[in-house]
Amino acid sequence: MNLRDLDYICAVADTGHFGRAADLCHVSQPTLSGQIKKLEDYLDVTLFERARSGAKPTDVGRSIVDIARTIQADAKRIKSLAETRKDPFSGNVTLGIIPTLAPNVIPLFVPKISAQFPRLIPQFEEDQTSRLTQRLVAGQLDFAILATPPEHDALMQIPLFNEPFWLAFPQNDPIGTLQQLSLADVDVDGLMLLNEGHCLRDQALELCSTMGRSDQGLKAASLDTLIKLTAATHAMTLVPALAVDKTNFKSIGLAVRTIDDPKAYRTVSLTFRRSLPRKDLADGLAGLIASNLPESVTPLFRI
Amino acid sequence: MNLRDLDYICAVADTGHFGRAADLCHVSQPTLSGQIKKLEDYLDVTLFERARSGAKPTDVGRSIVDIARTIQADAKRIKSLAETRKDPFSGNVTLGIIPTLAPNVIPLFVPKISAQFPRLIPQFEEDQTSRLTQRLVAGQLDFAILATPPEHDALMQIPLFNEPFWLAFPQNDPIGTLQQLSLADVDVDGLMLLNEGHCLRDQALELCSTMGRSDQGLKAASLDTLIKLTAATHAMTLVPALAVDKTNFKSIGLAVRTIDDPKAYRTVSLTFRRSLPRKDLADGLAGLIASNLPESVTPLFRI
DNA sequence: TTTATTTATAAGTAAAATCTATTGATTTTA
DNA sequence: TAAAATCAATAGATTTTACTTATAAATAAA
Repeated sequence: MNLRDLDYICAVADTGHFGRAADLCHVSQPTLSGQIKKLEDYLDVTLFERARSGAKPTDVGRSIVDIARTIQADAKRIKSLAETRKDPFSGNVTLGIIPTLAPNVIPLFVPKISAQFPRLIPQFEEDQTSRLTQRLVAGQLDFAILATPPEHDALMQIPLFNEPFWLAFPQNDPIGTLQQLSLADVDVDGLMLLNEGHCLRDQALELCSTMGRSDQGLKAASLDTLIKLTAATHAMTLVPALAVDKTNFKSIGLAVRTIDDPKAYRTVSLTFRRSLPRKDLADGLAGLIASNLPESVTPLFRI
Repeated sequence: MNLRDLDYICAVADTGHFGRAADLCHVSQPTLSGQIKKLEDYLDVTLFERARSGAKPTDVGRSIVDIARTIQADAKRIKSLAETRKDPFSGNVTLGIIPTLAPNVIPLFVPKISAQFPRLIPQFEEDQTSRLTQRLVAGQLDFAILATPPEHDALMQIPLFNEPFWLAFPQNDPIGTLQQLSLADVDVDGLMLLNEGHCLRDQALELCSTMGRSDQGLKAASLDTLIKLTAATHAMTLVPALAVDKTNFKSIGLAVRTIDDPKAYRTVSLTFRRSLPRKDLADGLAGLIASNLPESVTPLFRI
């Protein structure tokens, strides 16, 4: 059985005529007759009653033609679905974002998505780097916005921007009066940090070159908690630029300032499988995000 | 696009693996790969994301595989429908019967149909010969039980039985005392007849060799009316054997007797198009009817 | 009967699907 | 780190299938 054969029998049912059906299908009459005969042999059933006046479907023939029509309709649906979705900027796309970026990055570009990619249906997941990486590799996620290099050979990245770290400290702390602020000026052991698992924690520790510090202090489960806990305990912490909200910080007794150390930033990238077929979508998303960044970060992607 | 290609993509979606999918489809891996690639080219869409860990359907691919599965299911339905209906004794069959036979013939064999042909779904139509013939030729009817030879070259018949004519007359009429009854004994002009259109009328007239008789008397629209009208007007009429119900006739003042004239019968046949594919069903129906006849008629069909 | 119409058959040709063998890339194992 | 294994893609040859034109057979209409 063959989709073309189904065309043939539908055409015969429509025209009641082998010759006209052949015209309709743009084949010769013997071709159509032969294929229908073959189908009848395969099904071991007579589909049409042939008479001088034309061809009429038999009882079984009628039922089979009915099914054939629904198959044809479905085949057309496949074609038209492919037609509307061959555009890589359409359909579902799943995008994971790490928690220290999500609340500040998603609002930057999500409102623009529907304008630029109206047929795209994005779905967001917020999780820590390791789980997002795992889900990317497993194919359960199309993209992830991460602040670390890919931890898997199957993944590749498009760098989006460098996000500087700011130091948040009690408003009256003398560190606010320094002319220049280097990381060396910061009391590393007094820094408030996030829980294990957050890449921001590792980045802060690495910046301060104190990966092995004794770690028995308070730890925050989220960036929001981190900031409020820092304020409440009159401690200090490193805050990624996009999370800096001066007005809010001031109201809880925190001051912020940039760090003049040139390496005090993290690189945020769009991460995805090398094998992903929608590379154009990767570029498109990167461009969309990069072109909607505030001045506090350094864009790395040019459209 | 091809039904086989749809098998291939469903197999890949099921196994997540081109090689195993090829095994499942009993083709070589290059064949399956090539056909899927061709389908992707045709649809201008990537259906699967290939990686060493296996093949995962893309977003569009998933949607298309879903449709492909419904198409496969429908294709299977065609096959199984043909399987269950390749038996000619199954499915719908339309059977026309003339009004002077219907009420007496249908009850003879209909109760037996479901026992002998349990998958047959018969539908009956009662109409006069000309309309039934017309609908037979047009393919709107599969069979007709007629009492006349086919009036169309496209039709053929299986004779079922000879149905003698009986004379119905007033109980006290002297014709009842005759030793032998010939048609010549009957007062032709006094015979009660059916309306034009009923073959029974023509048969009666032809038997009496009086097709040209002046025709201004009463005419009955149905056999039932004919009998009752005959009784009420103390007239005579010819009644086909299957319609003779002596008890009933007696109660309305009519007597009946057979006619010794050897030609006083009509031949009832199963009529159908020469091109009808279900010739076996014709024989089956003829056999079913012929084997359930009362002794008042002469069977013509031997199974 | 002749003519026209319709489906079936025949023989040759073109297209396609398929196979085996191999390559290239990547992952696993030693 | 190198060798082996795995997996999909490619190449070339072969078989199968579908298609064409030409013609026959059957039947209805003139």
